[in-house]
Amino acid sequence: MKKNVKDSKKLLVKTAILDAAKDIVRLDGFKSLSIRKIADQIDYSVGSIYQYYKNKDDIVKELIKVKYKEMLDILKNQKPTNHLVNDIKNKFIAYSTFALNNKDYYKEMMLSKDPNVLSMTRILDGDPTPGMLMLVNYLERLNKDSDFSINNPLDTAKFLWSSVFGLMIKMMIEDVDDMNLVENHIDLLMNTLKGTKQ
Amino acid sequence: MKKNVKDSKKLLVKTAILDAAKDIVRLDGFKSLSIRKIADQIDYSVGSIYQYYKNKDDIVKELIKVKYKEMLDILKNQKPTNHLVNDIKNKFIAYSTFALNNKDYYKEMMLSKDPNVLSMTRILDGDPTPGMLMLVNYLERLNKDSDFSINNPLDTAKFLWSSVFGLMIKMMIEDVDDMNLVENHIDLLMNTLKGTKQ
Amino acid sequence: MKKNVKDSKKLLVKTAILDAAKDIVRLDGFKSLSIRKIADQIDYSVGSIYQYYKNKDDIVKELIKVKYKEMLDILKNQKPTNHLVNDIKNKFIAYSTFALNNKDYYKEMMLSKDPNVLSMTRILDGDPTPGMLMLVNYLERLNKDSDFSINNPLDTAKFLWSSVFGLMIKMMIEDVDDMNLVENHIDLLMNTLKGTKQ
Amino acid sequence: MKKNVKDSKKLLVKTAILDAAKDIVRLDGFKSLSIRKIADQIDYSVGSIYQYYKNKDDIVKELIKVKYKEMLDILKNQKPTNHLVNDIKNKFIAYSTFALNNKDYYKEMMLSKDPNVLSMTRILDGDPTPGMLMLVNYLERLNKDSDFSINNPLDTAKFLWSSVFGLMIKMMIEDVDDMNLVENHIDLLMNTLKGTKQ
DNA sequence: TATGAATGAGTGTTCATTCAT
DNA sequence: AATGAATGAACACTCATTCAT
Repeated sequence: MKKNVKDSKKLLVKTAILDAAKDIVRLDGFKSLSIRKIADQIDYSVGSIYQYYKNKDDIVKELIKVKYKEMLDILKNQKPTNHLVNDIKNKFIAYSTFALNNKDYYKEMMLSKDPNVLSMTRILDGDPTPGMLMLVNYLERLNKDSDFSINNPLDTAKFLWSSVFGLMIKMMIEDVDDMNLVENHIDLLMNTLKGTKQ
Repeated sequence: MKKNVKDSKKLLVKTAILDAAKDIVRLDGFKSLSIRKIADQIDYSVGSIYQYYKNKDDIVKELIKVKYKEMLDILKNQKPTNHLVNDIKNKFIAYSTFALNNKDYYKEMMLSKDPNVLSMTRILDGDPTPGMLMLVNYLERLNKDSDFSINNPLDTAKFLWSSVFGLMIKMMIEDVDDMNLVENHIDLLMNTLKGTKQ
Repeated sequence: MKKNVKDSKKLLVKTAILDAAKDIVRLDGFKSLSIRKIADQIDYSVGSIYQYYKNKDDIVKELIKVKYKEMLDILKNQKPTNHLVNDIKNKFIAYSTFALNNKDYYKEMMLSKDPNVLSMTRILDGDPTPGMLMLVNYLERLNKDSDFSINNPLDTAKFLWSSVFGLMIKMMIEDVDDMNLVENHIDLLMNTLKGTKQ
Repeated sequence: MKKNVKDSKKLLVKTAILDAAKDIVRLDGFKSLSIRKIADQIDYSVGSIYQYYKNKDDIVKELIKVKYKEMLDILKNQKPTNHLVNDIKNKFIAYSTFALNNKDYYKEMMLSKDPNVLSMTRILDGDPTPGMLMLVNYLERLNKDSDFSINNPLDTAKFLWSSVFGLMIKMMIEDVDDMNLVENHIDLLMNTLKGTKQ
């Protein structure tokens, strides 16, 4: 079908735009991303970019979406051990590692107030996002299977995520890369869970 | 004295500039703050602003400094009870309340990578700031006086601050204002301290 | 071809920009040249100028380059007689005439410390420029064919060029236009060459 | 007399202003000289400067005048030998050395089109300046006392000065400091004088 | 579909000069 | 005599977006 050909061509260009944008962000950060630079990079005109994306913001959002999916995949594909607490720790470690390897994106993503972005990154408000659900699920299983007792898994998940998020951002702001900080933080968090039992 | 008159007039204008800046920030956020807008607001010429502040950055930093001092004062003036844990909780509650009442400033301040700002807001790196020291001091007293046992007060302080910071930012990003979230978060954090004892 | 049409339109605008710049320079000198003035003159927006030239410096350099080429052409196309000394004199006269007809440019060009400009206008330092080589070549031929004897043609060329350059600048500064001065200067210079023979 | 006291105080401040200006020029060049910087340096207000000098230009001119006098003194105080040609050479060497030690001033002075400045630095036009007269005088004596024959001492002086001037400026523009260039240039010039004899 | 010229509104900053006090 | 606040006119440069072709 002709339509498919067209569609796939369109997809090709959109991908090229996104790739160029990624490059620019990787090299110079989000603040330096501009439509002109993207156009230059893929040898297209400025105007053409607007044929594929409504505006700059759309590109940024798409960029974030892609990164977010990468992150989610990493969390999902974490191999489970037969020790739930370790599994949770591992997830947080993997999450933190990814965040620290993608500082610009992480900051842009997690600090964005755009509704579309928030629909992915929300922690405290609205329906739980996939990332939240994953953790809630773990906490519920923890409740059943072990000597932990978590009164409100959703609230606890909010607590855990926002706490780890805080560490990530602070590490980025202060240009600190020490994974020991991460491990210590997560260990202390895990203690919290124990403590909630009666 | 003439000098005093002049000085106080100068202070007046500096305050007017700062107030205008505050207004703009309140209405449109830090990103929209510009020298021109400040000048327009107080019916001054652009050049005049530079008679009072070296450059835009100076204004921004002053804005932040003032807010930071306000915050520190609130923390300091918190009346102690005879219950250390409650005192710590109260400090965190006061801190959070202030943060949520000054969202733009809090974000700008805590997310700034400017060395001058970081010298006030640092948590993880370098010499402990006054805010950090205050908490460390509490944790050390907690260690002695009660049935808590905190192996490394400085590390624990880092953990606590970055965790609360994370909640604050997340609440701001998601436009959530529920103080229950804050209380719950802090309660869970306090559990951590207990748990570290053996 | 469409492309040619576009290209020629682009060239047209670039030329218009350059022409406007030339006008401004002619009327008020290089110091008063500004992007705004250029834009106003051709009824374009400031931003548009930047579509054609990367920055102000690029425009200035282009202006200079063009003039420099004109000058070089004049030197090259000077018809040789069968008298070498006269040929050299003629070149210097032609050079001086051009300089005096393009005072602003000559000054801007010859007094610029910009590396790009210096690569054209250098006399004393680095690899000899085309203008220098031309003169050196003449001096070498003079050495062979006549009763002149020039020990070091390159050094002599430096001497001659910088001397004529000095006269040009002085004439411009003092608003003097008398070609007799030029002729006298060049005549005296030519005596130097004779004198170097033993 | 009261008046004298006042006058001498006024002179004191004027000198202080000039000294500050000199400092700034020495450190950052003429382009960076500003009224504000001068005022700051002598702990005066901006407005006060205008009580002593009509405007910035006046200060610049005064600065140049002072330097010019220094230069003239150096030329005057050059000890004569019993060899006129050597004396002239020595003067040019001294002049060049001074110029190269005061590049900023030399350029500013010699490239200024201000009538007041030109009254000191003129070479080609109008009544001969002291510097010109000095050289003319030498050339006339050379004419009498030796085997040189200079048809028109004034024209020859113009030729010599403008030629040396050209070398100076070129050396400054190209950041060349080699005194051999200067000596060679002057030697070649001296040959000119010989050659003018018949 | 693709172009890219053009815009318009903006940014921070500088500086000589004036003038009321 | 001295102040210094205030001005006004500049300056180069950026960038997302639009739209006629």
